[in-house]
Amino acid sequence: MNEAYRSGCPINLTLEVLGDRWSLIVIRDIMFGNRRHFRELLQNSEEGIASNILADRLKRLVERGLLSREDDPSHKQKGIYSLTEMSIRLVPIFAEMGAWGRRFMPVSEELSIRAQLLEEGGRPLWEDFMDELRVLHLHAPRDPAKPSVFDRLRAAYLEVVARNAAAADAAE
Amino acid sequence: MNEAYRSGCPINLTLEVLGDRWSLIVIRDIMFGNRRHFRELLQNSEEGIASNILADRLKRLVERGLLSREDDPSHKQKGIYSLTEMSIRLVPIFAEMGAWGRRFMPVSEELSIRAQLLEEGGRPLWEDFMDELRVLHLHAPRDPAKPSVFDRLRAAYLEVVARNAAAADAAE
DNA sequence: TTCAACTGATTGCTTTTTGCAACTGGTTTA
DNA sequence: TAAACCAGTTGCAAAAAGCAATCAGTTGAA
Repeated sequence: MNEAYRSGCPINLTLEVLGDRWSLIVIRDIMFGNRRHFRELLQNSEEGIASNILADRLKRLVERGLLSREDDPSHKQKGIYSLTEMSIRLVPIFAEMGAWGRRFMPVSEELSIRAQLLEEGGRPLWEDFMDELRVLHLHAPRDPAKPSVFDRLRAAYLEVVARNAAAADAAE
Repeated sequence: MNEAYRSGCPINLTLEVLGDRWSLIVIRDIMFGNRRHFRELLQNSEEGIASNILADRLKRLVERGLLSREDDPSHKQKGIYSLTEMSIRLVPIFAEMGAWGRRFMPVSEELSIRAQLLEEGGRPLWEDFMDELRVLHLHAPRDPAKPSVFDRLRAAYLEVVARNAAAADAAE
């Protein structure tokens, strides 16, 4: 019953839900990596999240409405985690955080190419991306005319990875 | 050699610096409340920060370049904390967090009026506000023609406070 | 039918961080 | 000269994070 928040300030309340070192990482991997199962999130984790922390965060994010969980019909134990409207609307925050990190922190090229595209694309691109996430996660109808932002982000990322791998080979 | 960071992802790096429950609260109070001294930050804290946590965060934020500290010439013990370019550029993140919090969390009217103005003003207003913070915190030259965004945010906040106080009086 | 690999977690343990209240040593003001 | 003010610090308990090993049910191939 102690759903007592520290204050009614919108920034504080956002921080009370997302202000820890892992919640946004989990949402980021679901959003940009399209990782939907526990194992995918655990084993592909760039930052090496521990299984108990992941389990705790998934549970908490579902409780708070930032994720939903449904059973995977192909495997009785598998759950599929999806974004909700609440977490899809975090796209602008991710974009601004990515832009800030790119400007001030020692980012790697591979892991920041998507942030760069989001920054350059601006709000119109964010809106397209959010529409696409609604299709992917909320079973919203897809507009077949629109090219996929998700695929563009993915392609740009893979291109950088391939280019760097080729450069590394050539240098050997 | 300390492999300091978990990954080179810009979102992760931003989170490693700001991803806790107090860092952004401290910066918010300096930015929007213009609180520049330890006691001001401690005693006016809406969320009730503890003195040891405040001391630790101020120290850490100065070390990481998000705040600067100088001595107050009027009092030998007083320090003046100022924003840096790095923290001034958090304005878009604060604006987006405020917008998200207003949409999805149980915010109070008083504490969200400023977030509302920032959201409605959009990026042009954010740029004006950042210019103003540079004048206030980085000793940048002031453009006397520009009306102060800081004052507008402050006035809107005080107006809501006054209106609600009057309504409370009338109800007695 | 059996068994190895895979599924989403859980357990036990240690380290780190947070939260709280009291306290410190120095400074300014009345 | 005493009270109020200043920026913190200290000691301790509780909570959270981090790590490695483990769990029991499910699946698919031999």
